[in-house]
Amino acid sequence: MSKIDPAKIWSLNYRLLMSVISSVASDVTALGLETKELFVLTEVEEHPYPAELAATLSMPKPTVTVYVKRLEAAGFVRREIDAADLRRHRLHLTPAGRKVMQRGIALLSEAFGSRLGRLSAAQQAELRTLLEKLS
Amino acid sequence: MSKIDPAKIWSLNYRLLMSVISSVASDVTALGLETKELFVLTEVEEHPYPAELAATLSMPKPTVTVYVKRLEAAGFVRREIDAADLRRHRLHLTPAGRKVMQRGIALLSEAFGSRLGRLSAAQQAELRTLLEKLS
DNA sequence: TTGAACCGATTTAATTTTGAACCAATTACC
DNA sequence: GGTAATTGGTTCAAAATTAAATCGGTTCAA
Repeated sequence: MSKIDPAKIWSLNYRLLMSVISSVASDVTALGLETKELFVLTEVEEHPYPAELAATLSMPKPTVTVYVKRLEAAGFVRREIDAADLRRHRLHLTPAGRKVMQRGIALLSEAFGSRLGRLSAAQQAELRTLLEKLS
Repeated sequence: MSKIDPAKIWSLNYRLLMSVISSVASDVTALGLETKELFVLTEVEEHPYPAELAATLSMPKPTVTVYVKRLEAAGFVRREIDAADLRRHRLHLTPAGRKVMQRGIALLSEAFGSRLGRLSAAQQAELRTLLEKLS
C-alpha cells in the first residue's frame, strides 16, 4: 500500500467540492441568492451572530456584513440588536428565508447525494464519521 | 442510526476545507503566490493546458488566464504554443515553479495532515478510497 | 475549397470580495 | 470610578474574480 499523501486526499476533496458547487450554482442563484449566501443562510440558526458566521465559515467579517445585508434586503433574515450586548446583531431566519434555505439545501443534497450514491449506506456513514473526526 | 443527510456531510466537508485553506493562506502567500495559484500550479503537470485547468479546478477560464499570467511573470511556469494546435498554450513547470509548488504542498500537507493525524492509517486510506469513488 | 460551428484563450467592463481603518460597546484591571 | 485592551460590526478603497464579448485557429459537412 502506498504511503498516505495528505495533499492527494486534499486535492481530491477540493476538486469534489468545487465541482459540486459549480454544478448547483445556477440553480441556486435562480432561487434568488448566491451560493455563498446560501452557506451563510444554512448556518444562521446554529450561529446567529455575524462574527460567529465569519468564524465557522472561515470568511472575512466584511464579507459576512455584505451577505447579511443582502439576505436582509431579500427578506430572508431579520436582524435585531442583542439586548445583552449592544454590539451584537442577532440574526433570525424569516419564513421566506427558511423556505429558500430548504430549497437550496435540497439542490445541494441532490447534487452531492448523486455522488454519495456511489457509496453504500455504510460507506456514507463511515465518510460522515471520518469527516466529523477531522472537523 | 440516523438517516444519511448529504447536506450535513457537505457542510462538514466544506467547513473543513475552508478552515484548512485559511490556516495556510498566509504561509502560502509568503512563498510568493496566492492559494488558488498554488492549486493551479499543482495541477499544471497533469493538466498542462489552461482550458483543462479551468475544467478540473472548476474555475472560469478568465480566472485561469489571470493566474497563469501571474505564475508566468513570477517565473513559475513557462508557456509555449502547441505546435499541433496553435490555439493551445502548453504550460511547463519551471524548476523554480516546482520548488515553490513542493513547498506549498508541504504547507498544505502539514496543515491538512495534522487533521488527518486524528485518523488511523487505515482510516486515512479508507477516506482516500471513499473520496476517489466520489470524484 | 468554403463557410458555419466550435474551441482555446484573452480582453474588457462590471461585480464580488476583502484588508485596513474605524466606531461603539464591553471587559479587564488598576 | 477610570482607562487600556478587546470585541462586534461597518465603511471605504483597493484588489480579486468573472460574465460577456471577442479573436484566431480548428473541425466538419457539403
